[in-house]
Amino acid sequence: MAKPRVTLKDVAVKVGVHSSTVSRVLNPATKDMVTEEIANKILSTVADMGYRPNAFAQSLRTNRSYTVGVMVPDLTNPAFALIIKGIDNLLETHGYSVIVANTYNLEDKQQSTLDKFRERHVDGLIIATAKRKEHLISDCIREGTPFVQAVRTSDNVGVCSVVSDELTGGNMVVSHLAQLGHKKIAYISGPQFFSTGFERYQGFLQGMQNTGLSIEKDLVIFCDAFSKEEGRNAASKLLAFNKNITAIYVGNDIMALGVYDELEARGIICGKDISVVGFDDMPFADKFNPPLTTVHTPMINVGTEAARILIDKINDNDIPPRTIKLKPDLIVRASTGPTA
Amino acid sequence: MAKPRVTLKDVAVKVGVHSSTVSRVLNPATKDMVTEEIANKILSTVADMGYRPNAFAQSLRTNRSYTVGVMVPDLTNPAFALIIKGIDNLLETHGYSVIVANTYNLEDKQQSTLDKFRERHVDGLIIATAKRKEHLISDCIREGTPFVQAVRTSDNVGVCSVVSDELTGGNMVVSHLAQLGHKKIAYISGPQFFSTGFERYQGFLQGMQNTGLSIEKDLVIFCDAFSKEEGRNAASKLLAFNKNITAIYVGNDIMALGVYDELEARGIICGKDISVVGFDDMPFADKFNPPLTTVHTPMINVGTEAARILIDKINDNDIPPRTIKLKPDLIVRASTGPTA
DNA sequence: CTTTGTTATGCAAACGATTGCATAAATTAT
DNA sequence: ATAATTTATGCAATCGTTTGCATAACAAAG
Repeated sequence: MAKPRVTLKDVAVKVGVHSSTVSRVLNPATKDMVTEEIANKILSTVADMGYRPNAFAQSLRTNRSYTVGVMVPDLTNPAFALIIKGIDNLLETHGYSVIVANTYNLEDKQQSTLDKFRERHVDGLIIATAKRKEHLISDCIREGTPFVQAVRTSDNVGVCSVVSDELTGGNMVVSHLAQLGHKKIAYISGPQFFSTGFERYQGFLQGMQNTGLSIEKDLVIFCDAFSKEEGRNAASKLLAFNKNITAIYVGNDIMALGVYDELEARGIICGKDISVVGFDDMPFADKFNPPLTTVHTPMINVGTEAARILIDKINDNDIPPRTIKLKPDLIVRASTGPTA
Repeated sequence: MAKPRVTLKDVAVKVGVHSSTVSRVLNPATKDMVTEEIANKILSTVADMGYRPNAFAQSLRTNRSYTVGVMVPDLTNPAFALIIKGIDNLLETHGYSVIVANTYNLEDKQQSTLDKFRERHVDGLIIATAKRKEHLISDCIREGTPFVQAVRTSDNVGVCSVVSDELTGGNMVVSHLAQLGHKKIAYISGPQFFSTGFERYQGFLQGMQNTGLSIEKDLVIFCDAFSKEEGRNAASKLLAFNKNITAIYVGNDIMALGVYDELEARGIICGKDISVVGFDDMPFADKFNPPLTTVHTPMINVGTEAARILIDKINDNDIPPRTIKLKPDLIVRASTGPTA
């Protein structure tokens, strides 16, 4: 910024008071310490001169930055864009700014991001990148950094998190498929080192048990990443040695798109020959070919709830830990249909 | 952050020197002012004690925040998520952090965001929200705030910007449609107060002229927003009074999705009965039903290039203005086909 | 052996706010 | 009218750096 900035002292001099008086007027907590008449005069010259507090000076003095750091794997993934939006929407009403960083699931990127955030003295962190074993989380606990986990959680106990209720989601999917007559249900799982991958898999198992279906080991494939490529590879393996699968439940929507590709390559009609279900209900999932049956969790709410908790933790890091599991909905679309 | 932080003075005391000496060692520009032996001792205790500079104090003193503000309409829109990613990728290698704000195309949200950015003393701005007449831009020029416009530009002259070459894009689309035998080509335009809406429309006009096709006034509809709803409404109007359109060129992909909806509702087969072309090649456009023919611009490059220029402007705001128009590609998919 | 010149380090004043403490002024009680 | 109390404002230290200037130490030159 180029123009010379107006400081507290500048307005103080103009009004003929001391800068501390101006400071008090501007601070809601102390503004009624000063005579109303003077306060008004100050307020109007503040407006006249276009005074804006210097955030650095404030933060240096108060040790509060009104800044929070958000760590996501990749903000290009619509799910994470949504949670950031939720976070931002809530935090900005409280005067916080958000610094975003992509970590691409890279260990050292995570660490350097944390360092960066610390250097910038963020008041708190929202972490959407955690693995189940995550020393980053232990680090934050040890250092007393206020944080909350979103979307993904670690195995650490006593920490705050906001996630989707993956187990319930899995149950809903399986019971939907069972109702359509499916028995040979394959599962393509996301990585087990992410809580999402793990819990969704547990949800699948639980769903199968609840509906009395038997789980065949060959019909479960574990992937190393939630990517389209991994999804496609898994589908390819699955279809190579098993001819009578009627449904494939996939760990998330992006992987499901990989499954779509493989089905198309093999001339298998999705929703008719084989039903496919995803997870996340990412934007435009209703526009895919065919529209994808999937589990919807309001990601924007994951963001706002996480932000809400974080604010409480910033004000007192020792509040009892809160974990929220948002109830998901099953969105039935054309990618699932009855068995022939 | 909770733990007591290590300051310059702390390490100075431990080493037995003055804090200014430590400061000098840590600053590349001044580090050879101090004896190597002492410097090494300082460096190692800095590491030992885990000293991290206080960004506020630094910024307060140097008046540099190593922070830039990015204004986008909505980071949930994949195009903007991509440019942010590009910006972040480049800036972080230069030690900058990015503060993102959504403005939802709201005038007062834009203004308050600018205020917020100024308060936080961002070193510069990347603005992806500009209208063609944008007093925000005039404001930044007047105040001497380093900034660059991305994706959208304003009519102001002498400012830096990075955009897609919309005109060329339009030409490519029309010539592609003409080649397929289309003559009755309708155009659904985005808002004319955005450079994107305006330039793309000009591209359409130019393309029609270049291919010798005549433009019918009724076949052009102007929308108030780049939204699915507006796209659908426009398509509805278009189809209501005109039975022999064979192709619809739409101002962006999201509006094109609205057109898809309307076609489907009327039982018109997209890509066969009527061809549809979008603009942006948003993620998953290849997964739509049918896959969408559209104009691709590498949005991530828009971000990195804008960031590159911004860094130069931060270092010297009076560099000659640079405007980059990235060449787009036409991506032909199944939503366009030959006329019957 | 003084004088000049380097060089490495320390000193202290910023940067712009906040805030406990002191004090002057105004109010109330005695 | 005087003492006691409240109230409004000013003073000055502080947050953690950076940086121009002063100075001590030492080397080189006369």
